[in-house]
Amino acid sequence: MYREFKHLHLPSVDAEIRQFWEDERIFEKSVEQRPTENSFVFYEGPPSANGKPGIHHVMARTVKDLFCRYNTLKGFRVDRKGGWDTHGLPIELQVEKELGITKEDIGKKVTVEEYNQACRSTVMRYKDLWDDITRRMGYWVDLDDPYITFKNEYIESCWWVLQQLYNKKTTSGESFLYKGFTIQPYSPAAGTGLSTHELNMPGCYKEVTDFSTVAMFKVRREDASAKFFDADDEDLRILAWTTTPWTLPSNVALTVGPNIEYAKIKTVSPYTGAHVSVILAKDRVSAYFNADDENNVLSTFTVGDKKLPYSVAQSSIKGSELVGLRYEQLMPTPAATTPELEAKGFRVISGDFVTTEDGTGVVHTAPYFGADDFRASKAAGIPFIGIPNPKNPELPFPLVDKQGKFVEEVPEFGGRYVKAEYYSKEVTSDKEFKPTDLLISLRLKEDNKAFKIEKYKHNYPHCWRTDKPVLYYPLDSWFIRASAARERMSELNKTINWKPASTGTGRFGQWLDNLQDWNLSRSRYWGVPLPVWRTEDGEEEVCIGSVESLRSEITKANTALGLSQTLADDLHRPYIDEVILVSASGKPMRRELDLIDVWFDSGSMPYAQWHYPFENQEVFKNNFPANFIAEGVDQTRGWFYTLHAIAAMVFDSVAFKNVVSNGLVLDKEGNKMSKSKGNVVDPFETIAEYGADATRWYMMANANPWDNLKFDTGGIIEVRNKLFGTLFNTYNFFALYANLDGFKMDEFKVLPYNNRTELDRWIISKLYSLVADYREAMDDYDVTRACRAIEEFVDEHLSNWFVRLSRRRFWKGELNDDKTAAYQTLFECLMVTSQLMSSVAPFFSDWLYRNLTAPIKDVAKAKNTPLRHDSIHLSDLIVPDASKIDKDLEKRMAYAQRICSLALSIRKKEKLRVRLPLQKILLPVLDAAFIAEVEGVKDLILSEINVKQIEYITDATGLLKKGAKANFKTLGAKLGKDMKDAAALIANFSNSDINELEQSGWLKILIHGTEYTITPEDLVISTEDLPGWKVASDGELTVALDIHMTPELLAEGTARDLVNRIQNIRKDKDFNVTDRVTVTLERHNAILAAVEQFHDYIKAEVLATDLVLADEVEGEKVELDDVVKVGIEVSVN
RNA sequence: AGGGCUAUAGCUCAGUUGGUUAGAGCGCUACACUGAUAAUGUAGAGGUCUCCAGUUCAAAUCUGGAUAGCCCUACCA
Repeated sequence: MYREFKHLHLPSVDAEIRQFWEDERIFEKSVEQRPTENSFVFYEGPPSANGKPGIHHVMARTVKDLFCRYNTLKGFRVDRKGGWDTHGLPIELQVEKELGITKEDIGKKVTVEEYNQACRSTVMRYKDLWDDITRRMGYWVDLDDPYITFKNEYIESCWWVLQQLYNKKTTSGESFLYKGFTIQPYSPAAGTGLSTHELNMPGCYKEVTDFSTVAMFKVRREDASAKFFDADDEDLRILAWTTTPWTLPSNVALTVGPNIEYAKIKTVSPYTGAHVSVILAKDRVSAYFNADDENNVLSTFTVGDKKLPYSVAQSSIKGSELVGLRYEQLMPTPAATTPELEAKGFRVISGDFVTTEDGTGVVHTAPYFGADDFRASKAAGIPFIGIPNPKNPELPFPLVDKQGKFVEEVPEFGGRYVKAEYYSKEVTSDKEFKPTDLLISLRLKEDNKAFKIEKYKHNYPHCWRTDKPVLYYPLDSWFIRASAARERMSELNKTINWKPASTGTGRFGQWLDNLQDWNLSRSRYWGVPLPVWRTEDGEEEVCIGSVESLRSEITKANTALGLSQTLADDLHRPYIDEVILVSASGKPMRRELDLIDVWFDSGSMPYAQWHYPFENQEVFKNNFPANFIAEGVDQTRGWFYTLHAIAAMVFDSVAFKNVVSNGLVLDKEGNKMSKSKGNVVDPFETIAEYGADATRWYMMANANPWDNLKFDTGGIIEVRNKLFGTLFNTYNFFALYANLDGFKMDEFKVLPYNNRTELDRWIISKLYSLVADYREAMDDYDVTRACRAIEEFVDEHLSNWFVRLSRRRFWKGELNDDKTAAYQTLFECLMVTSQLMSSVAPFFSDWLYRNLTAPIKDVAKAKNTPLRHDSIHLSDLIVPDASKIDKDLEKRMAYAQRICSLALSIRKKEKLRVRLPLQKILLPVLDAAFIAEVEGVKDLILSEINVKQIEYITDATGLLKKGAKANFKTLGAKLGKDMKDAAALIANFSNSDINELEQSGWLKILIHGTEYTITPEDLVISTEDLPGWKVASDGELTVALDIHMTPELLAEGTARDLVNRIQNIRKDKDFNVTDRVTVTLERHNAILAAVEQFHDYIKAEVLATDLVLADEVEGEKVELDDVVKVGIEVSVN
């Protein structure tokens, strides 16, 4: 017996199947049964278990899961090792919050040991919740043996990868892992550098008002600059704008755009009235001068005047001409001045980042305090400015210290905080208080070095913890020389199949094209320690690539330095920091205190998850690179990048061949989900309410996964009702009648398709067309297309055409061949559908499969047939079978559907109910094949629309009125401008015009004096009307309905009405479908003819043994139509 | 600020290489149909395809620009 159900409750289906999977180890079996050498490699991007899973995780993991399942069905072995991301700032921040400490307290209030212990116990806090959601959503991933990034083995593999990079050299002999410094966001108030992540925390970028200053840099008169001077004593200045006047003492260069045009303007200094000539970008002149004042006499100016008289002295100086000009240092700090700086610095250099959107088109350049400045001056070979560093003359100490104060050596401003915000409130609330930026500006003004001082509003980053502005400051860092592999990475990227493609070419591709070195250092505590040990002078260093070599280095050091160190069980800080190694020359070496970027952890997972190369070399070989990965699009610069970068640099390979980046899950209105807005969707609740499958299906089918999803439970309900509800009903229908007939699928007695009806062969053809479409879409990682194809098949074709039209076959008569064919056809459709949908809807599909196969499972197992598998997820994906696809048949059926639809619309218009039979429909013949095609599906049409016969109308009858429309595609090319008029002409063609064209094969038309020859292909001809008939048309097909009524037809209609009413009564009274009944009808004039002529028909339809007429009937009166009410009584025998 | 993505009916989305009257589902209205249905059928209402300009005989579709939303990257002085 097939199981029958009252209602569909998807969460119960989930529970039943989940239990079955766990009891029978279905996931494990699905992997193990496939051969290791035929692997489809999937990498799990590790989630962090220190936060609760959200609905967006269901989205991302559905994408991962379904392609893994799909490829399992295709016969691949898809090992799915789970993983946990356990390091990183979010974890540290959470711990700090819970311990009530800040980073500064680490090592003071709590030891590093305690701190890291706290991190370790926090990272897996929500593991149980994660495991639970994983099971509930049906995400198959190996959670028993996941990789965990804090484990020693994992760290060791990371070290190995780092050592590979350390040992790898560029063509110019530079290591891929190096120590340098960069200009990084730094919070003097917190005393710490800030990560990009911290800078991107909400609210970090704030609109602030700073003093902006246009400073005047005095050009030296030399041979090179002579051409810009009109006179020897001319005071020539370059104008440069800054929003950070505190960086002016650190100025070493001015950057101009090589292709920007500059102008030299003769004017006066607004604050002193002194005559000066200034150079600035031509496009910016109007920002500082008013055209009305041009050529006014300079001597008319008095200080305080708003209007600046000026005249243009030179108007098209290319930026490149200015390069090399030397100028006098603006604000000298004698202690920082060196001969080298004097020789090489204080020059105009060139930079392509310069724009003329604001400022003067000249960028004041202070390399220690700006990333662009740093790059530009480095490229120009300009030394840094600062207090001499005896250890490293090339890297003097900045003029601003780590507290954010000018060093004492800076004249006038030494000891002052550079930003007002760094002072305490008491200081700043003093009325006399002036921010340093303002004081500097005033100083410049007084010294005739300022051109304009004003307030300026802009976005500036702030430290999330102290809320004070961030400085850009030179900090030591370890880098991976990613820029050296830029081209190779870009090349490899082109071989990756990105979904959507634009992420690969755009977002990711452009990122690669502008790749900078990867700053690896993090001044944190809980993470993978950088395995580099250095001597104090930095002269010697070693990069450790394995625990074993670390051990032997320790032994070496113990001997050389007389120590007795052992390696702790934990490779984290603080233990690792205590390890002292010995250099080749016998000096002690200490570990560089940095941790590495957590993204390096996760980017190393292809190797580290297997503890490669220390173990599992074979396994790794079979599992690299990945065939498929998937994560949110926000990972583009994160995991996608680090995977790619490491694989490219260390293995000269891609890390993944196909990648799906899914979009965000937003709330119903399109807002980002956030706790503060209270619009977060709880995945547990959603799945408990609607089931995992409906949720998963909705997320995949509603929109492409890479688009953002506006999450609306209404959409899940729609999926549940339309897809799962329909499929459930179809199954239930099958089970109900199969049980009544005692039908069981028999794989050894499958009726040949040739012997089945047109309708059977049609749905089989549709089914195998679906198989082909589905596989094509899935192979292209286009799950949305695949889902929509299934939806259409189930709803449109299977349920609302095949089953609807086949109902009689199932409940009429004995189990004969036709009935068996109907069962087998429906069975096959359900079976294949179950398999196709199993990737996205793993629970329901398995439930359906198991219900369908339960009655024959023992036989199937004994005889080893395709249905022997306990689970759909253990089966082999159905292969496309072109022999089962009959496109002509599909076309015929499409005709039938359209003809029925048109006929029904006429009935509707004429208020002729479908139970009332009509004599005939008339069909104008479209082409030679048309009659044969329609004849093939004639019976279906006649029964569906309850009409006795079809009559074909050809031209010869003269009844047709034809219409013609221009075929714009073919005619447009020929006619060009005359197209519009031609279309109008053709629309007015008469029957005879059209007939002439059809018969002779061509016709001449004249438009604006030009004659064109048109052929039948240039027209779309349709039959528009059959004058005198009730007609409906969809543009191509036309249907006319004969609505003449005869007594016979009326009686038959009434008989069918009676059958319907009696069936309703049966249903109301909850009779079994097989119950035999006695029917008593009230003797009423309206039904006499029907009962007389269709006595047997009625009896057969309603399973009545007796049908009698009586004057009085006990049952209630039933409405037959608006007027007639008849008493009907139905009783079980 | 830069880069990327998106913009089509009240809602969620289709719309192939430019080509006839821009489609579907949901929702709404009315009427049917039902011996599987949480269904279904028919009809109706609902669109300046975000805006502007250009290319073209012809633009939702191609080009340029603008606007809005989102993501990423950001001290562009």
